[in-house]
Parts: sequence; structure tokens; C-alpha cells
Amino acid sequence: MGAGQAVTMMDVARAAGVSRAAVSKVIRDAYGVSPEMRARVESAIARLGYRPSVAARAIRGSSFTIGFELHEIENPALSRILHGTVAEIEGTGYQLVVAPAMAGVGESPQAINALVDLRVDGLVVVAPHVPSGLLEELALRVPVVLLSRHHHSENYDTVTGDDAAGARLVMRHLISLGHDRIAYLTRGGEAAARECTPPTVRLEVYLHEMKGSGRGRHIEVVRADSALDARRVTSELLASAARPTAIFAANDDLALEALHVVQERGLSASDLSVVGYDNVRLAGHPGVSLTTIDQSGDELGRRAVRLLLDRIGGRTEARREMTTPRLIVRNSTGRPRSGQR
Amino acid sequence: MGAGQAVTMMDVARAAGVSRAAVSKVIRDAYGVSPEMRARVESAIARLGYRPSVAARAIRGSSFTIGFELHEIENPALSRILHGTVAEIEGTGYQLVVAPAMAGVGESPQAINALVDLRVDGLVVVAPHVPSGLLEELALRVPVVLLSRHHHSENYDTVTGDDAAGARLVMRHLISLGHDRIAYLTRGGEAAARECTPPTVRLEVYLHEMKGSGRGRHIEVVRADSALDARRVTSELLASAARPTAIFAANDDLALEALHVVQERGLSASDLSVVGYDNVRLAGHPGVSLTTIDQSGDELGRRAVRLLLDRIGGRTEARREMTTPRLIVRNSTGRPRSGQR
DNA sequence: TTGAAAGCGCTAACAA
DNA sequence: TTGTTAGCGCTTTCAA
Repeated sequence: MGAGQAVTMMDVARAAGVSRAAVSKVIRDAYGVSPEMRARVESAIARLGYRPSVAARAIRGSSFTIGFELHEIENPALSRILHGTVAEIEGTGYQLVVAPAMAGVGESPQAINALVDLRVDGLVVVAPHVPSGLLEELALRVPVVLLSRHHHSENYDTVTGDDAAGARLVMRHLISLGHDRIAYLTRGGEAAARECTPPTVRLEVYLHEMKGSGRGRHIEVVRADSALDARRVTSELLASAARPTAIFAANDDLALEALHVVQERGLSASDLSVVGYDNVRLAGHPGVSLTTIDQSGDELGRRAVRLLLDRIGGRTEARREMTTPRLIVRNSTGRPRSGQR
Repeated sequence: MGAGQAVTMMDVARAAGVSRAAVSKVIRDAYGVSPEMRARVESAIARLGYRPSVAARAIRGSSFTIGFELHEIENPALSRILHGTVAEIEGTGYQLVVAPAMAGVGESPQAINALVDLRVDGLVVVAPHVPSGLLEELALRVPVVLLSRHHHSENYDTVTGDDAAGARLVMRHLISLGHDRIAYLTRGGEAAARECTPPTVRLEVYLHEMKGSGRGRHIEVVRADSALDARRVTSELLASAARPTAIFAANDDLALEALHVVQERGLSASDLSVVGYDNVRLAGHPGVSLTTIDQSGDELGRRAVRLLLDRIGGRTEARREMTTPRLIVRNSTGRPRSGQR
């Protein structure tokens, strides 16, 4: 307090007339403290406004800190997951710390390392493209739960949405409306291809459902690197000979850009239906009204925390969990104009 | 590595055949290391994959860590500030750690304390309602920069948007369009009243401009506690006898809810014009098209970092900075129907 | 039940 | 330029 001097465990011990070890035991709720001693120590702690140094604790024992790797700061789907994480961690005695990184490949490892350097007691990883090797090695040192990748490992836990089921909901919705020429819009690059990321799983279901329903020749997969690029690609799609009547976007961000083009040109869902994925908050705004899948982002975060605390508590066998997706039908989808099929 | 055993400075020293102090000097870029020794040490560091423990460093010297207090995880205006912060910190050798808290009064201090417990070297505070006393005391221990409050202190720096100028832009825009009955929509509670928060400053300008332009009798200030509440309040406004023709919302989140009602009822900007504040990404979507003020949230974050690093570097006199707001006119505002004035 | 004492991984005086 | 050494605030055996 006051002049920038932090009050230390030693100060508390002196004020309470006990040893530092006693104070340590009290703050850790450890075995072997008499009620009187506990009372004396706790009153001294309160009186002096003592706060244990996380740094000093981390060096020997636990930091009572859970790390969250955040690679896309302005992605509302991730914000929602983070929200659930914070909510679930509330009151557990652990503190969440988030390490943000600039978007871009190769940045997530940096954020993850930053958290490891802090000696967090557990780690929530949301980045889809962290090298598996890094993850495995990481999981040997600290409990890890991976969101947003359908990967199983002996060493860490996994919780994801059921992307296959969700994508099937989307496809069947569009098909039931009468759409034949359905395009799939996803992020650029093919780095993700082998990694069982959600966009990849959704893509596979798209392909499977298109073929399985006799629409194989209408398959069209387009990729965009940025918001601007997504709009450009959508425009091209609208100008193409085999102009699609519907777009299944890998996520709401992309879907919103596609919808941007539709609305900008005064088109309607009959001209081009758009479906997204994640149910970000603005999808429900009447000016947007985007049909999408809700996979309970906050529930993903909550489960991640539960799994992590479980592991910190001693579990060793790996677990794998999924949330159930729900289709939210809004105005961005509708029947194609007749004859348009 | 491997079996969960971290490689320590001692390991590096042994591998390089030098003392721990030498390793310490190398990683801190401290004075007095020969090129050969530096090379030997650096190669050993690379070979062993050594990473210094932030915890151990923090206990003696610096943690090379900047803390960011985030009280509203899903607030896109704050995400934008955070984005700027991360961008500016990139490459400085410091790492940003974010402590999120559940929304709600009294939660920001918890996040701030968590960061102090981590022994961060500097602290970015964005919460508008942190008690001034806490802030002053905090600033004695660690460099602090406060965003989003027009408060000056000897002990910490401040960077904000120029809310008075921004609010004036809004009011003059609405007045020039011909609006007389302009309401001000802001967050619930009056706790903020004395704290010079942005919504309060904007409110004062609203009042001043209304009175100054002879519209004093049309002053109407309404408050909402939640998104749902904002819609309810807007509906009430539309049903009231002195129904306003325009709403100036304290931020885009509130403005979007007001717009929600307008669009839901099939009304237009001539029936009820809406202006927000912050220029969140979705304000530019054609389905929303919200007139708003851009105060360069990322620039706020960037400046905060610069001020903080400055202070860490030794500056002691307090500084105060502002960004310049720009009015972005979109479709949510227009002239009121004639006779409606 | 309590406390003394030996570290944890690192930094920073200071000596060599 | 280098290494020795004494801590930093805390945890954790191990005796008392």
C-alpha cells in the first residue's frame, strides 16, 4: 500500500504473531490449522490488505490461474466462448488470464507460450491451426483443453460443437426450401485441409450432402481471405453462369459479408439465400436476420473449464465432448424463385 | 521438455559453460557481455528451447508484461481498443495479458487486482467506474493509463476520445436535418453521474445543445439496463405523446437496439432517426447502416501502450491525450417528415 | 498444531 | 567481462 511497497506474507505473519508457514497454510486452506490461528491470520490479512503474489506462488506451487489463448480479438464467436469460460471459472478460486495475439498464422503459438511462461495451471486453446506436435508437448507439461478442432489425443481433452450434425441441418434446410445450386463459402488457404477444423468438417458434410442428394454437379466451393474478399467472391458468384441460389458460409462473419452484397444490391433471399454458423449476436438483428446454427459458444467455454479443473484435480484419461447444434431460421433464407432451380 | 520438466536458467548455464548471471544478462540485453559469450548462451538457449519463467522474473525484477482490464467481454468497442493495444505492443518485448471479469459493478476491481497479483509492469484500465481511490493507490505501485474517463490525476495518464466534440457533431447533424424532439438514450443507473464518463459528457453536451438551440422543452433522457430494456424504452418513446423524431444513443450497442425497434416496426429514419457512438464493425452493414461517431478505438489502445512504455521508461509527470471524433453519416438518420417537427 | 529451514528460478549488487 | 552471492515471496518437507 501507500508508497508502492506491497505487503508480504512476512508482514502478515508478524502482525498475527505466527510463522510464514502458518499464513501459507491458511491462504491455501491446507490441513493442520487451529481455528484460533486461522482467525488471527485472516484478520491480519484483512487488516493489512494482503494479497499473495501470484508470481511467487507460481514459482513453487500453483498459480491458480487458467490461460486462454485468443488469436482473433474481434471475433464475436470467440468472445462468446470466452464469456462462458469466465462465467464458469467465477468462484472457483482460479483466475482467467487471456493472452491475445495478432491474427495471422504463427501467432497463436506465441500467445500459448506467453501463458506457459506465466506458469498457468491449465490452458484453453481455441486456435484451430496450432501444430499438433506443439499441442502434444504442451499437454505433457500442463492440462490442456482444445476447442474448435475435432482431434483426439491421449494427452488433452477436446470440446467442440457437433459440426457434422450442424452442417447437415443447414444443408437439409436449404434443400427442403428447394435449392439446388448451393455454394460453400469458407476462409482462404488450404492449410486447414488435414486438420479436422470445423470449417473443414462442415465442408465435408456439404460435399457429402450435395453428392448424396444428386446435386454433385452443382458443387461450388469458394474461399475468401478477408471481409473485403468475401464480398468480392460473392459478387463473382452472382455474376457467374451457374449462379447459385444459396450460400452456406462456414461462419457468421463470412455470411454477413455475403449478405452485405445481397442487401447492397437490393436482392432478397429468393435471389440468394445465405446461411451462417455460430449465431453471433448481430445475426438476430432485424436488419440482418441471418439464418444460422447456434452451437452454444458459452457452453463450449463452460465445459472447457470443467474439464480443465477435473484434470487439475487429477483425472488423466482423455475426454471428448460435443455440444448439440440448433438451426435458427431467419429471413436470410427462403425458397428460390421458381424456374431458378 | 518432454516429461514436463521445464528447462531452467541453470541448465542453459551448464550447457553453455557459463554462470547463471551471464545467461540472465544475455536474456535481458544487459550491459557487459562479450559477443562470444552471447553467442554461446544464445545457442544453448535455442538448443534447449529455454524460456524464462515470467513468474520468477516478476518476483525480483520486471515481468515484461502489460495488463489489460476487460470488464465487458462481448463489447465490440472494447475489442477494438484491445486490438489496438495488442498491435502497438507487438515487437516491444512486452506481452499483453488480459484479465476479463463478469460484467457488473464491482467486477473490474477484481480483474485489476488479478493483474496486480501477477505483478504486471503496467496496467491499461478501460472500466469507467473504478473507484478513483483505488486508481490513485494503484498508480503508486504500477504505471497506469486510464481509458474512457475524463479524469486527471497526478499519478496516472489518461487517453480518451473527445466526447464533447463528438457529441456536438451528433447534435448538430440532427439539428441540421430538422429534428427538434431529440431524446438521449443511455445506460441505467446514475452511479456514473459524477464520474466524467463518456456517456455523461455526451449527455451534458446533449443538454447544452438542446438548450442552446431553443429546444430545452424537448429534452428527454431515457435509461436502459439491458438490451431488452433498451428496446422497451424505445417502444415507450414511440408511444409517448411528445414522440421524439430522433434518438441520440450513448453508444452503438444501445443504438442498435433502438434501430431494432424501428426496423421491426417497418419504420424509417424519417419516423425515428438514430445515432450511435463508437462505429462498431456492424454499424457499417447495409442492413443496419447506423450513423455514428468513430473515435478510433484502436488508436486509443495504441496511445495507451505508448504512454505506459514511456512511464516504465521513467517519465513521471502525468499526461492526457484525446483522439478526434469523426461523424459517419449513414441511413439511420434522415430528415423528419414535414409537419412532424 | 506449529515453526524452522531449504529451496523454486530468477535478478542485481558486488567482487574478482 | 565474468562469476559469486544474497535475496525476492512463497511452498513444503520435517522436527519440535
